[in-house]
Amino acid sequence: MMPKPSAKERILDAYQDILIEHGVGAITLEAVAARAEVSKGGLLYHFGSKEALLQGLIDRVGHLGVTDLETARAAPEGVVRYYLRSSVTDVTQDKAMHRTTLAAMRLIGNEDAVDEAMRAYTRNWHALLTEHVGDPVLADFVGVTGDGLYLRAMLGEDTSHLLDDFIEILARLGI
Amino acid sequence: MMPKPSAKERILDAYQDILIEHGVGAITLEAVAARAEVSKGGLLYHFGSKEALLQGLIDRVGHLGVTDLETARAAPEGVVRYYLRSSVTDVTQDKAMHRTTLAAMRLIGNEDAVDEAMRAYTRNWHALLTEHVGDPVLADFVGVTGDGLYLRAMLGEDTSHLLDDFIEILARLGI
DNA sequence: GAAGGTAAACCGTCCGGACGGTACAGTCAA
DNA sequence: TTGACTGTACCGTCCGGACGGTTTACCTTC
Repeated sequence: MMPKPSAKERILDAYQDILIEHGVGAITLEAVAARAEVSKGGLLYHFGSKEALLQGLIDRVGHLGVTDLETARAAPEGVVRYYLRSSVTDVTQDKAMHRTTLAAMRLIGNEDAVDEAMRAYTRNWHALLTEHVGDPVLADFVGVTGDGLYLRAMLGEDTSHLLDDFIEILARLGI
Repeated sequence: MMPKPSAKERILDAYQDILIEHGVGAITLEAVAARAEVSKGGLLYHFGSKEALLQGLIDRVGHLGVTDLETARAAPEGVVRYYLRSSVTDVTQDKAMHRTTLAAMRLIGNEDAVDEAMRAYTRNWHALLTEHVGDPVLADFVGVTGDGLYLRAMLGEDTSHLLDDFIEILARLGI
């Protein structure tokens, strides 16, 4: 049994869930509070404003992003495969970073801070991918492929069936 | 000199512009009307509700999408190159379809109708790409690459410098 | 170990402002 | 005269945020 996460985590989870399932338009303090099973007052105790809630998500992107890169670096399957695998959505996809990224993407264009956080995320991946494929242009290519898979995920598609084929195609390029 | 477009077109343009520059949160009837240099009453004369405005954008995605595919089919540079070129954003990018797509992407996850319109768009491209590269999996690969470029564009990046390199990489795959 | 204190965690209500939409009277070019 | 608007005034609803409680957990001090 997973212990019930702290209220603060639950609130952030709820924020993400609503973003992914219903989009920015559905984000209200009350909706988030209800989903997190906390009162509106309780929510505002942890996050003093809607803006603070957003900042909470950005921070989470930052923290999870760092640990995700560390995991990737040590992944036995290899950095590229790890990258693509974490970019696809399948029916049972509930990896923390994947959901957080998906949620953050729903906010692209609404808040400059989110855009910047996502750009930082892609920059970090680009650096790591460059290390592992040798060439910065190829690294961009792989990076963009992963981004494309994320965009498909945003559209609600299950992209897991493409994973192995894509890896095989990249192998043909010597990656 | 470009003649001033009709009010209805200007309203839709304004809707797109605000979406691209400031995101969904900035979309209000008054903001769109002001940008289109039309009164709020005038806006509601053409689009009876905010929902109708959204539908107007979806219709535009549909119409432009059809003509875009036709143009692609006849493009001397080839379908794949045309596809990738229309996926990148450069400083002077003002192609109608590109801006419309970028605007629509800002609405992904908020309205099912938008998601469906975008999925239809990617499906149509997939069919055309399959015709031209021979293999549906490779077509998916090219399609996803273009989507990735669009995601970068959403983040405000200029992706035009990647175009030639990406085309060269795809050429190595026999595309 | 009971009583008292305190601070963090949380609840429920209320208010003001913003926004979508309505209504309508007037303007003006074709 | 009709269609394409402008401008203003207005209504109802929703939402962010403030605020004043209340409960719980954990000390102290007698």
